[in-house]
Amino acid sequence: MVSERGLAVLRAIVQDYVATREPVGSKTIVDKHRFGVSAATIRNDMALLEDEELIAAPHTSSGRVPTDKGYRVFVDQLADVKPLSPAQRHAIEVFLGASVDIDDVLSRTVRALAQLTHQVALIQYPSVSRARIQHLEFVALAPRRVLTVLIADTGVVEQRVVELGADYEEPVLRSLRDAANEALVGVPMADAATVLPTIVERFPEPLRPVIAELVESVAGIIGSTRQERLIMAGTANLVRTEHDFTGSVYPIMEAIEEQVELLKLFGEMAAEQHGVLGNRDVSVSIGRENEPFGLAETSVLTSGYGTSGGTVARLGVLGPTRMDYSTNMAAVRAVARYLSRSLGDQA
Amino acid sequence: MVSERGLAVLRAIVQDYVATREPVGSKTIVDKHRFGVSAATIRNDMALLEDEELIAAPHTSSGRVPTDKGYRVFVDQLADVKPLSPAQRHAIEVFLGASVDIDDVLSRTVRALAQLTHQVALIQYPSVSRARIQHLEFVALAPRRVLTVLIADTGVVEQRVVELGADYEEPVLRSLRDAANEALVGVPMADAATVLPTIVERFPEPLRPVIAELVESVAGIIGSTRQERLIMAGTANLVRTEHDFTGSVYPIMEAIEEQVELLKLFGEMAAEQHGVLGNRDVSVSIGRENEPFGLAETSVLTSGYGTSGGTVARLGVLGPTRMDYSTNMAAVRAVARYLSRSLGDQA
DNA sequence: TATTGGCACTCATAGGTCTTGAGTGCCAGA
DNA sequence: TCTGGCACTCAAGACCTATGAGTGCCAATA
Repeated sequence: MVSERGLAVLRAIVQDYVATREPVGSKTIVDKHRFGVSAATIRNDMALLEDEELIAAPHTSSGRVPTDKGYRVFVDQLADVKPLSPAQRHAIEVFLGASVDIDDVLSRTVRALAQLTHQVALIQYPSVSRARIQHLEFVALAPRRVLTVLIADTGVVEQRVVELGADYEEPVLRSLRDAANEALVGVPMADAATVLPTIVERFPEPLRPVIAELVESVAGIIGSTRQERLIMAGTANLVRTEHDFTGSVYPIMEAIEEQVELLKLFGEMAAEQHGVLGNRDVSVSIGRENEPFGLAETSVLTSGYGTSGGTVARLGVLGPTRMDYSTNMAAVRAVARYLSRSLGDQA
Repeated sequence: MVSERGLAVLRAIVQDYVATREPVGSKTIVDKHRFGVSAATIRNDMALLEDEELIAAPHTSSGRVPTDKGYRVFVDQLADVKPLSPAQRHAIEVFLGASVDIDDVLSRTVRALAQLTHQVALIQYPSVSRARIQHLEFVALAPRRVLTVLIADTGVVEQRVVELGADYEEPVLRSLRDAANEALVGVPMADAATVLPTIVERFPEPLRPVIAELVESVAGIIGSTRQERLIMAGTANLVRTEHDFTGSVYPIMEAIEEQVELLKLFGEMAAEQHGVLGNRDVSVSIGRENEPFGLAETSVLTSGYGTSGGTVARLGVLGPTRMDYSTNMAAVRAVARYLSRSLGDQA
């Protein structure tokens, strides 16, 4: 069993190692942290920590380094989440500034988060499929070409150009818009599929093929998996912290660019935290825990954030396992709150 | 003066060095390329090339490496732009597939280009400010909140949410839409500023404050510098080619992420090529030429591409100076043509 | 005049050996 | 339970040497 002081030693090792990237020896600990005991005593504690696999020695006679398990214990039990400094809060406000639309808000936010943490920052785009419909618009572009625009109550705007099989008259578009809005405004995207067919039936037979094509485009927008995506910033930071990875960062960068695995991980983190504090707490996935996603040796910190539609998505940072968890968790939490607020979240 | 054979030697050095990353010696050249002369003769040629600063020796007794100037001569005079293989053409077609809107087309294209070249691929978003207005839409979101949507004839859709100072009635939005479209459809964005004020005047005095705010939002969208942006893919490739840079790739990645300098470079490359072949030729900026943009040691290959609106933007790749120019130039050219075609370019 | 074989010279790289010192594990004594 | 002492380990750095790819130059040759 690890004693109280043992845990304090673990905390010291994590902090020192994160700060210096040097394996931490017993003497260093005695010097820097005012334990009232000698180096030999610390060594005994370290031997216990090593038995518990919370720390490890890169080679026989060197200092110790936290293991993934050690970081886990640190994050769960020992990390004091420091509140942001006034300067940092100020920096967020400056970054966010006056934003014109949701894309603007998100891209400013993601850059702010990257700046604050010096890591890769990630924001999951608020999924259309979990929101409600706020408005539909059909815009005549050319004969047989119509632009379908769908606005979600999260503020997200999606559009798609439809090539029709037959010509249409402008008034038809207008009545379709009115009918569609009447039927669909306020309806959750998930339920739209059942409502959509009824719209076609409101129109006289000769118009139905064209109407059906347009309605189909709405379904296409809603069903499109493309909505599940991340915006990111600060990928250069991965290169900066290259030395913290045993191999090349190339596969990691590739995985991040691909997004697929990251989205899965985000999904898992959301599920695991389902209901807890309205998903607004910061959750952490460390090192080998991310191996299934091709992200071994990295840690991912995420928090849920809310939109005015009441939907929840996640944002977070990704970096080497050797990162400053205290500071980064605080940053993720703060940014999630700022973002929720500026999107009009009610939670 | 460099002889005919001298240039052939330069070509051989570039090709070998790009392929192997090893400085190229006279013996290697004699072995791999069937010059009908001895190594000593090649050495004489190499001495001349060195006098002209087309090649350099990393240290006294090692093979030679092309200088930036050497690459320049290679690109301008010696590179044979290989046509793409059928397999590569096929790969492009598969990648592009069926696309729903312009964002989709661009993101597929940029990924295809990154795949083909194994470099960082860049596409300049077709700037709204150089296009014509195709349609305007004002969508009632809530009391005092309106979404302004602007569709350019390039297919680009931009939107912005406006918070109004006063309430509005829905019919006003409709008549504004009609008036605005009547006045603005087909007008180049650049000329819109002169037309916009006349719209306000068409409305009776009491409505003008609200109308002015909405018209202002249109001006805001058109004037927004945010339109000037790049989408990119394959940034991981920079990490893969890390060894080709003397320092860290970190500052380069940062510069790329920042986009600002890259956009300037794109602008310069467009200007320099103005009018030539309708801007559709591939132009190359090598090594130190990119230093002002924080991109020393990289080369950037770009080509113009056209949209249905007749506007031209650029796309290209960025990679280490030591890259396969022949293949990459071919890829950039081919992809620019594919993209122009699928955007309905008339050129 | 252009080309060639020969030869001395250079120097980065890799391998080998040695030294240094931070850090450990263990033990006997307080 | 803690501490001082001590032998032991081993990565990292300093230093040396051998190797060999590649050069520059020159006199001979076509």
